Amino acid sequence: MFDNYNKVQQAVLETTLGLIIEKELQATSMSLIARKSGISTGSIYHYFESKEAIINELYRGIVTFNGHKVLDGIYTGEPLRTRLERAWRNLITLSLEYPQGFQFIEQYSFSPYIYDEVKQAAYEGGWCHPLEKLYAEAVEQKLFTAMDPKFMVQMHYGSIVYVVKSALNHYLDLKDEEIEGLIDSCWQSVSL
Amino acid sequence: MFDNYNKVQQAVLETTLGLIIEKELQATSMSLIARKSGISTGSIYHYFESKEAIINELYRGIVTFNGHKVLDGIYTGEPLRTRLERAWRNLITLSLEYPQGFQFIEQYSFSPYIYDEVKQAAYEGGWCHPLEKLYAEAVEQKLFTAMDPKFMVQMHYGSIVYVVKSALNHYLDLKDEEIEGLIDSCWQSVSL
DNA sequence: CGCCTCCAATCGAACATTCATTCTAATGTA
DNA sequence: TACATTAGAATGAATGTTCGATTGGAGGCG
Repeated sequence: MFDNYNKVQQAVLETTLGLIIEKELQATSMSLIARKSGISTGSIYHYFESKEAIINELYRGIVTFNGHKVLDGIYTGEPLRTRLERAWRNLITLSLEYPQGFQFIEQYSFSPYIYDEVKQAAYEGGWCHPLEKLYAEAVEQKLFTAMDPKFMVQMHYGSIVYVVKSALNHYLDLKDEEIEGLIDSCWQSVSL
Repeated sequence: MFDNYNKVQQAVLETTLGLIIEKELQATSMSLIARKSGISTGSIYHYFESKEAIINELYRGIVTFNGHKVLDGIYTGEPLRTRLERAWRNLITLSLEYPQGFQFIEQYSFSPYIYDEVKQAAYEGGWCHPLEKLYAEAVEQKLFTAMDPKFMVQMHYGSIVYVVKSALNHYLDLKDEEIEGLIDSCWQSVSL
């Protein structure tokens, strides 16, 4: 998941992610990160400026990773509907496959702990903006109602997030059949 | 918002809520809560067992409050559609009117800091379960597709949450027109 | 009323612990 | 030799919580 980083950084980022999901940011101390990752605090501080820097780097790394996964295969010559549904499916698959990254972004995308500049960069480099463009195309092609694409993306993203969350908490079952139903609902909700 | 509590408890809960939204749980220390609420740490510990207890009580209080607000006026003799749309509208209005409570539940409903028993009680005493029953009725009346009501509630809740979040972050405008569009989309997404 | 008693409520200094971070010494490596 | 990397003890600030002293006011009694 953190391919652009060296071994030490990878170990630290992965360990931190696991600890934060398991025990909260509050209970995730540097000494715990050090112990669990097998890297001494001295080394950690050699590669990261501070604890805040680790968390923000974690955020940046996950967003980049997710962006690539979601946008994979949506710039083909296929019909818009195929490509849009692929993006949604990518998002669902990704969230189920990397639940920790998904949960982390969920919990901290609105947290003051993440610098605004990092959030900004995440938005610009993530999948949100490209997807909005696809939605705008769909509106132009009279596939969708004349709604703000940003609005529609947030609506559909929210639907997916909550269904996936419920599935991760074992509150809902999310098998192929349900995934199809979810994607159909998204399409139907704004289709003309 | 915390009517069932005494003055001291109210001051502590309200101050804590404000601090957590503003600065994160991490940065919200007991001494800060004491200073900002004007209650000494001694008194706080006279009314609350621990910091964890405060946060969990906060959670419980907000969920109860929200439950009443959302379910207000949905047990009338009116058609199902009217009542369902009212519930959604209630939720949107509530979230915009009490953004701190909304954000708090959003951020911490999946956090390990909240005891499972409290989450459980929140679910049973909140608006989720009653709403699922309305959805089941709508399925029976052939208004909605034959989908798991739990599934649909989560889908629609997610849509609303993300649109409201975006509005609170000034990423989207959410005026009457948009609220109508959002509710229509929810309806359309699962209607037969 | 005036005085006293009593206990809940309030306070904030004190406490042990834990935290993020620094520092110096040791180690690997080229 | 020289320099980047690693280690983990040391540091001081900050944390959640406790505790003994103080206050306030309700109620009993002369």
